[in-house]
Parts: sequence; C-alpha cells; structure tokens
Amino acid sequence: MTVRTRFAPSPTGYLHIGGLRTALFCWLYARRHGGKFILRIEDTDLERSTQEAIRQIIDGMQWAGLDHDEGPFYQSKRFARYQEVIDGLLAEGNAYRCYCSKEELEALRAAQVARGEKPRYDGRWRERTDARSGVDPVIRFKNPLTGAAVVEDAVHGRVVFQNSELDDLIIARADGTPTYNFCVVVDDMDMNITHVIRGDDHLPNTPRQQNMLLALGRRPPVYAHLPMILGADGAKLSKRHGAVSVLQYRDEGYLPEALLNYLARLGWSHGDQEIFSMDEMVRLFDIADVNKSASAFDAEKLGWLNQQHMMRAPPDRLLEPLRRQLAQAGIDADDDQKLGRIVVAQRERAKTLREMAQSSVFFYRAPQAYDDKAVRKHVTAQTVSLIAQALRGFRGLDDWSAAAIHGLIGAVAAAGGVALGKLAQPLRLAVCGGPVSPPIDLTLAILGKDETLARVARAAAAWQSAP
RNA sequence: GCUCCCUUCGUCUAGAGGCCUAGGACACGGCCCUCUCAAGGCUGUAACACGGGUUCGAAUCCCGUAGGGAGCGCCA
Repeated sequence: MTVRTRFAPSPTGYLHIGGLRTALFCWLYARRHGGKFILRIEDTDLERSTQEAIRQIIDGMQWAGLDHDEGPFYQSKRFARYQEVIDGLLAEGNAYRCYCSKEELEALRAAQVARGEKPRYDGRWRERTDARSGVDPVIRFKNPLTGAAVVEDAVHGRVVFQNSELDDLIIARADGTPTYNFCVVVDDMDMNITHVIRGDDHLPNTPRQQNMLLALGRRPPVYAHLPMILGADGAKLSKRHGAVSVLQYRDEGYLPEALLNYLARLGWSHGDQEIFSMDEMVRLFDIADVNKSASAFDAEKLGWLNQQHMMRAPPDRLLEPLRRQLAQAGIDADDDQKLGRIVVAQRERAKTLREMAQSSVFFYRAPQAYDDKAVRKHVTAQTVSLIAQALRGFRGLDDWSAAAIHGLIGAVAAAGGVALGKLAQPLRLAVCGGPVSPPIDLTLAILGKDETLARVARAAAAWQSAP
C-alpha cells in the first residue's frame, strides 16, 4: 500500500510555523516512503476563509519547497459529496436530525457546567423520528453509547477514549453545510489517506472521527499527533512572538532549508545530528523518532542554523535572495561575480541574508560618514601618514588580488614599525565607514582598485588634521 | 469542572533497566586563533518535577502527587 499523507490547513490566516512543521513532517514521510503528499484546503467555514489566506498558504509551501502531488483540493467544492455521505448515514440510521434550538443547547450546556459536568449534547433527539416545525434541524452523528474508541497513535501509543464521554456531534449545520470533523473524515476516506499526521491539539477529535469512519465501513488510517510548538516564553505561539507567517521568515532572510531543518529538530531528532540537508531529512525521517512533548521556539538557534546552511550552500544558491535583500536597500546588485565574492566573504558573519545585505551595503555605496568612536580610536597623525604610503603603494599595484594587497599592507605597516592592525583598521574605516568588515585585503580586493583608491584618498583628506 | 496528552541543563534534544561520574547542540563564561567582526578549535557553568513501589540494579517499568498543555462550538 503506498503511503498517502495530507496537509489540510484552514485558510483563516497565514501559514505559520506550527502549520509548516506539520506540513514538513507529512511531506517528509511521504517522500521517505515514495508516497504521495496531498494538499487540501479546509474552507468549510465560508465566513472566515479568504482568498488571500489561500494564496499565502500556497506561496509559503512553494517557498519552503514542500511540493504536493495532488491538490489543492477545496472542501468548499465538495459539498455535494458530503451531502451524499450524510444521506447514506441518515438512511442507515447512523445519523439523525436534531431540532434543538441554539438557545436550548446553550441552556443545556449552562446547566451541565453548573453541575460541574463536561458540557455535551445529551442525545435527546437521538431516537425521535418526529419533526419540529419552525426549526431547521442539524444532523448529528450517532456515536456508539458504550465501549471505547481506541486510537493507536504512532507517536503517543494507544490512547483510549470511552464512548460514554463522547456526544453526538453535529455533522451538518441547520443551513445544510457540513462541519469540519465530518468533512475531514469523508476527505481522508475519499483521498485514501493512509497516515494522518497533524498537531496533537487534534488528538481529542480523533475518537469521533474514527467512529465515523468505522460507521462508514472504513478502516482508520494511522494517526500521528505531533507535539505543539510554543513561543520562546513557553506560552502558546501567537502574534506576540514576532514573525509568524512563514513568508516573513523569507522576507527576513532565512533560507527555507534552514527553517525546515530547525522545525524538523523541534520534536524530531536523529541521534546528535543538528544540521540536515533536505535529502538527509527525507532519508532519515521516521515518525518513530518523533517525541511527545511540546517544544519552545528558539530564534537564536534558528539564526545559528541559518548561518550554518548559508556557509554550506553553494554561493550561487544565495545570489538571488541576497540580491532581493540588497534591492530593499535600493541597491541594484547585478554583477553576479561580485555578489558571489561578497557571499563568500560575508556568510560566516551573518545570521540572515538581511544581515548580510545590511553589512554589505558599503560594497556598493561609499560611506557617507565615518564612525566617530572608531575614528577617535584608530585615526592619528601617524595613521594618516601610513595611509598616504599605502595609497602610493596601491596606485602602483597591478595585481589587485587579496594576496598582493595583503603583502603591500603588511610591508607598509612593517616599514612604519607598527602591527598590521594599525593600518588595517583605518583602511577599513576609510572604505566602509565602520570598524567591521571581512578581512581588509579581501574587502579591498572585492571593492576594486579604483573604488579603493577613491575612498582611501577621500578619507585621508578628511583626516588630515588628526592629532 | 470533565476527558485526554505531556514532564532530562535557560532552550532543542540523546537516552528502549546496568555502556550515565547523564551525552550533543543553541545561548552564556574562559582560553586559543586573529587586522576588526565573525567563523573555527579547546574548555567551563547547567538537567532526569516530586513521592512511593518493582528490581541485585531505574532517567528508563508501575502507581500516585504536582506542574504545564489541549479539547469539551451549528470554529477549524
């Protein structure tokens, strides 16, 4: 039997970290077993579902590279099918019409809560066949009254729910539209889903869904309920925890493979390994290695992983996303060769592509000012003269390679009787305006001879009156 | 309130009864490297929620307790 998994978000908001992690595990499992990954949009709540959310979910999945083999299917387009199944259930006596008004149900709930009981429908219309005029009935599933629903969960193990704890849930509203718990069952059945992998907030729904599947004469799929992802403070992930839409991570300069690697390690592990390529994850992923406890989202570790992935990726991989980041700063980085050198020079000193872009602006734009504190610390009359000598040397340097530049700077510093840093820092300040950059020789090499000469000359003039 | 789930360093985790003096990673501190910042190397601080069992032996199995979470909608 081929494995078939599905990711089934409801388009009532953006695709967030938790959803992406669920999608990742579904995708990994399908890919690992040569199965199919299906995307299904659960938009039965016509009020709250939006086209914008659907677009964002699909964009997010695409950016992450979690490609689906079938779909996207829309529940809103399958109402006829749901109706058909409801009619069948009704005909077989596995569902019934309930004429309770919302007010009546609210009163029932209030009384139960007052008595300290779990609020639930008491089945008052379960055996009635009459109708009540003036009220549009809802359809309820006739849940077994006795026995237990045993869920064999792939991550939690056997979980037993007593049927007496379950009530007859509504599968169709008074207006005839089907509800979530029912649609999921019909869809998973029709789409031949073999493994339902989802957040463990759904675990309490599972016995009802399984009972419906059984009533429909189907064998339940394998269920795997993943632990939740919490915010850094251990509280439920919410808007307060910063970036929430996965597209925001793209915009902030994270590599999808790094985000996915981070997310995979939340709740899953393979020995002591921390860094995984997509291929490795596909090859190594197994539901058996998923743990049961919720985990807190740690932005620091994500940043570290992103850097590790940036350092390992072929430099070409970073060209486009870095170019987009630079464009944000108004820079048109159209020279691939130069950009590639910048990537190699900067990747080990940035957590994100955005950071990399920000610290690389000077490669395209001469500094408008020099960092005051750094000038006071590094610029003296002596450095001005050293710079003048370096400048003369640069002019006569035909080989503008990092090695040649390094040799020249080293010689000038040695002749002046100072350590390399005494010259490197002022030069760095001259070309980038601040005290931080990649190694000075590499920096000047990438910048180019003409630009270096212009910037250094300008700085030398500005610092003429240094003490 | 009821049902269900969860519980190893601050965080992510390894750990399937002896290999645990509890390992790795992020973060944090120190040292090294070094033209800055990083990256890298070495190193340090830091955890089995608690209480009972079972066993020659328990982080690992069982039972309680505590804490956390989810669900209990004509939402998904």
